[in-house]
Amino acid sequence: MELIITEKDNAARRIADILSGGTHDSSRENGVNVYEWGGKRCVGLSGHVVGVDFPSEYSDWRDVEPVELIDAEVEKTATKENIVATLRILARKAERVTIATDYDREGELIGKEAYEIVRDVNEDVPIRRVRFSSITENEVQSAFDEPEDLDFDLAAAGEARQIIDLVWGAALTRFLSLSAGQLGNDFISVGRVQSPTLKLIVDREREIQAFDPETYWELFADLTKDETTFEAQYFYRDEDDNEAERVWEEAAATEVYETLDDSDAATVVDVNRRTRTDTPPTPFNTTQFIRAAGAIGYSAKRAMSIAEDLYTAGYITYPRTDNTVYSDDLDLEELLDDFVGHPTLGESAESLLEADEIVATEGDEETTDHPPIHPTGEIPSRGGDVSDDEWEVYELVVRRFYATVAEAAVWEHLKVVTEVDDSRLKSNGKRLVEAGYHDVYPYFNTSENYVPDVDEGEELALTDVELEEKETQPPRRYGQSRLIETMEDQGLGTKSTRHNTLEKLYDRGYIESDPPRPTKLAMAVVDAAENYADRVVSEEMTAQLEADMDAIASGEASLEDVTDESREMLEEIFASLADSREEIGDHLRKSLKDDKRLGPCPECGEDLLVRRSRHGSYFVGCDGYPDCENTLPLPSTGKPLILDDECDKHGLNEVKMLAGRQTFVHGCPLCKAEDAGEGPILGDCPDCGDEHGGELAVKTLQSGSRLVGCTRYPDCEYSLPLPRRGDIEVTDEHCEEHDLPELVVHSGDEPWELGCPICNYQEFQARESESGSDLESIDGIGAKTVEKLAGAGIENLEDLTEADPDTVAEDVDGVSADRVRTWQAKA
DNA sequence: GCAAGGTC
Repeated sequence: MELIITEKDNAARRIADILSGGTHDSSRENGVNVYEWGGKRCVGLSGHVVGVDFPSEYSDWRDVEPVELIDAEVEKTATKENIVATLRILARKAERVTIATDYDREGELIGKEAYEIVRDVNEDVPIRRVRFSSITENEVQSAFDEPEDLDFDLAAAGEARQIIDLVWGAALTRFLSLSAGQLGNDFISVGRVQSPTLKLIVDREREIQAFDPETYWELFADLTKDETTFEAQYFYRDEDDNEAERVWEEAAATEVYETLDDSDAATVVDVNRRTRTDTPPTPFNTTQFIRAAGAIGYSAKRAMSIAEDLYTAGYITYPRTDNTVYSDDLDLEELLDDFVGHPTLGESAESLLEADEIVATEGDEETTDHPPIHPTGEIPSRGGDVSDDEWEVYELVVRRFYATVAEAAVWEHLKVVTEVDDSRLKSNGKRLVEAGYHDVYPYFNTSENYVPDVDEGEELALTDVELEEKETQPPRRYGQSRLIETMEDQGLGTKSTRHNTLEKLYDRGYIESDPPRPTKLAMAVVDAAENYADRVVSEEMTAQLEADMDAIASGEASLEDVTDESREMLEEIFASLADSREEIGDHLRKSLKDDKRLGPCPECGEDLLVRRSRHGSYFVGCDGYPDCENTLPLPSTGKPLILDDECDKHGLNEVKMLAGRQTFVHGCPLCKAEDAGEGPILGDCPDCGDEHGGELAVKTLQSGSRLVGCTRYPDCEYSLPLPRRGDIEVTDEHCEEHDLPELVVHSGDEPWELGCPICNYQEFQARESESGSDLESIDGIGAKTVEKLAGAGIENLEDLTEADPDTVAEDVDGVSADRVRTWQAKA
């Protein structure tokens, strides 16, 4: 029996398809798919099935000095036990083993991990390695016709990286966490990839903070020819003889303004016309895909998660790739043919097929890992197989493929320079004369700017001269996709990990919002690293590691050479850290507090801080606790973000509640608390009004939620629900049946007529019992849970499947992220 | 409870 091992199940199935001509059987053992035909079995791993870690005696952070980790042994242990077990069973019976993991460095290491598992149970079986960069009939067949050997040096290069990353990451993470006393879930992490990435964000923030705006002036005017008016901008030649538009002295700007304003005509002194070829974009690698998806509103995380789903379902190729050159095996025409006749994607494909010859663009990176991301030709049905979001991303991938085989576009640029005395104005026109690839790829801006045909010497009417005072702007924060591109440029992370690294920075409390902003903690961590362990926040560490890995792969250095040297460098860092533990810890602790500070406590003058209760909900508490017990409530939906805006009345920072699509600005918690409490009386309580004189009032609870309740609470628990947000207006109209005033909720643009609160509640109950929530169709979700999920903005199955399990777990008491994942799987 | 790299 021959055993073939691939990196993932998907690859195993497709290779089995190709080698068996589609005749293979499949079975499931230990939760692992095994494909079998004519004396062969093929099984897929799930990436790495073993990982590196320290022996268990190092696992207690308080009992081990971080520096001890540097020379600690590093062990390999199974991380996917079921897969390892299955592999052992299959390997015992194998007469030959073929390793067919991905064709890149990490694939070689994963292959070696499989090799060692096989060898452990079968000493003599021949083990060979096949390499192919796309799973096509041609490539796979020829790879299996000419098998090679595993490259142990290349695998060792990967192992060196694993060891260095673990030792540096763990030792420094523990050092910072211990020095600041952050030992629970809120440890302070450091790593070869995350820390330089964080430094990018922090450095930009420092530039923004240090930025000193400068005032300048720009001048504009309207020109008219034959009743067509177009805009012109004043420019001059600076000392380097470059064209400049910004005037830095007000007097100079005013002088030009007066010259222009006094004149009612300008003379054309130069007309420059040129055509520019706008070449189609290159095939998608992961980074460029994330960037394009970002431009249509998808976060890096969401874009990758959708791409993974589309890949697993067979609609697009593997989404984690560095390659920007299609394989020779890809038949472009055949792939276009698959879309002919499709209601929305067909027309473009048909027009592309009319070309005499179909040639694709190529990017700079031609790698062996996987093909560029492109559609497979299997087309999902919108709304059936895929959601609207998934369809939008799928269409992007299809249209990007179209663009790569489309014609270039042609622009015509027309620059007209006019003159008034010595002052010059310019007008830049552009027109798309050949739309080319833009016809099939409508994601780029193709707006035109019309400037009419004019001749040199012609006089044009000059009107509406404007002098605009402006300020230079600080550099812009990195957006997520720009960060991922910069990481790629600097060699930080890989195609598979860059977007995860950003998520990690969010989870660790280092960045907030989008575009990401660093927290005070992040600034302090980068500060500390710059002062004592500069290497770990510099992209140099990765560059050096890459060079060392190349040396190992080529046999010029050994794994021990490289890891020993790295350990020595870390020893030196720890020697310099030893004396500064206190100082670093103080700075980190202070920054952690700064991230939570709202402003002075009105009762004692200490700081009011955002805190988390034992149940996980957020509230505002005083740093003077237990001497000062002042607290303020925060809404129960979302995670609080402290804004820069301060409330005029109390000098406290305003708070925004981050909850995905439900995100809203809560404002100053003290103002909110003052407005809260018992609102207007609406009328008699239907339960106890006659007997005890209870009345109904609008109430706001500590949690921030609101209701109509009885003034005799807790003796009378009668209550009716109210929406969480919006101002509630009590009108003069009364409900005839219940004799209560009609209510109107003002939130967003449209006021919402809620009506009599009793009628409203009855209607709500009627609706609920009629439809029920489709969430209840899932085992394990009852009416109580439906109610709790609704509080987090999850009202139906669609919301649930799209929700981020970790966020839900944070927002909903008593619900873990794993439980949410189980529901999602069922949904 | 550490990292980064695979994959789901």
